[in-house]
Amino acid sequence: MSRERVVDAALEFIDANGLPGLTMRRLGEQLGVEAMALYRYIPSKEELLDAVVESLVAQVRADDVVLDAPRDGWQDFLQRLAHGVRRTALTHPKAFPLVASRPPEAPWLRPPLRSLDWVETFLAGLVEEGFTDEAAVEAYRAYTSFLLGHLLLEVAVHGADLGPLDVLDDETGEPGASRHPTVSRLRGPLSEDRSAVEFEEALEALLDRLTITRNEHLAD
Amino acid sequence: MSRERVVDAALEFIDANGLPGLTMRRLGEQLGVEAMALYRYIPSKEELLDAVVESLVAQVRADDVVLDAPRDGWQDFLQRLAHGVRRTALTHPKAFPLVASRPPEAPWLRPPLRSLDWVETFLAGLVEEGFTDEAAVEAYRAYTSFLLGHLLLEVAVHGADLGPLDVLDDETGEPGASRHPTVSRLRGPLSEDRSAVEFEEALEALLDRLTITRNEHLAD
DNA sequence: ACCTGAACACCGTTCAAGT
DNA sequence: ACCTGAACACCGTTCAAGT
Repeated sequence: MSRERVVDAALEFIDANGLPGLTMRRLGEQLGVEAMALYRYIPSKEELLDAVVESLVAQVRADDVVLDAPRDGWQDFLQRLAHGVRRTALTHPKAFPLVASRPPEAPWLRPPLRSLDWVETFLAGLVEEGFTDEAAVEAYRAYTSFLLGHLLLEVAVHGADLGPLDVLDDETGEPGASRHPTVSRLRGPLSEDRSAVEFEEALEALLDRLTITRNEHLAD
Repeated sequence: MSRERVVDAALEFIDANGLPGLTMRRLGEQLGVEAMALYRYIPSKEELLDAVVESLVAQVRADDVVLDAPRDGWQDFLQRLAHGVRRTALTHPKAFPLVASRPPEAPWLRPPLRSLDWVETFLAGLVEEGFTDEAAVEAYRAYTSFLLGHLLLEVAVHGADLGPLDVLDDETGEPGASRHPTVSRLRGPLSEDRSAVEFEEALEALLDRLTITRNEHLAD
């Protein structure tokens, strides 16, 4: 038994049973131990959830595609990072929303992301690639809100935080053509999952925007 | 006592004490009644939270600036809608994340937002303004992920879901210049709150993108 | 050193009983 | 018709006691 084993088990448990299902007592059971034993390794459930988020961040860094620093330019760097985060989000759809909902490590940071390591990698990479300080900060903000928005929605599609086996009520899902005629008529296209393509397109559009602001800042 | 009074009290309670603090027993207390009495008006806590989300959506619609249908073109329509949602999000920063975390009303919808009424208003408005079905659906996706990403981060800045009075630990907030030199150096610009300007800029950029895809779809 | 049993203060929710 | 008391099955967490 170890802290790492507890955190890993927690992530597995969330993947399998959803966030609301996670309980110290049930987690203990899965590890063949009483709940009270877990407190040897983590001080509280809150800190356990923080540790799960850390473990997700570490997983992004361990991704082959992600680089610690730019190699083929900042656009390539940000592309790899975005795809790395996306891959982790899709691997752990039920745990990923934690990244957005845990209280931040550095409250003065706008926006206050959890992982300072991640922010450091991001900013240092861009500055290294010739971004001014202001352009790097602006890029950080645009990039994080883009990633968060896309991935939270995409992850919700993959059955995010419905509980364990919430029977999906197909009746309620039926539009009721009278109240929502347009939704009803567009049901075909609306139920298509185009998230991969849209992610690419939006990322491309964002990088274009960043190129412009980068050059504006350099010109000053 | 009435369902409406219970839902309103729940929203007030979340605004004041944070989402984790909301308890049937404490909510009852605030209403001068035992927790069990609430079950006359709502079937469960889960449905109470759904009702809170509905109430937030209703608040957006009641906003003076928001229109039920386009009047001065679709760009004006989407601008008003975005600002209406933002205003509600900033008025209820601790409750707003519920909008993104409740299980969806229509699971087949990609992405599966909670309020079908909202989706209907959005799509019907754009189609009325000459969007093809496909362009309207694409716009729906780009627009929702933009709004969600921006507002969740902005709302997190305004002290979203820290519990009631989590003493903010300024020490932990200190960068520790050694581990995060860039974050530390950029602390000034990073702690400035520029969310309002950035919201405008990103919204503008999105509307430009939508104009392009709209015209592409019309040309087909 | 590591785990457990019992206990405490809380949850959401049900239901018979009170007014 | 509306609320309450008591109860049930759960929580997170502490701590003395066991091995």
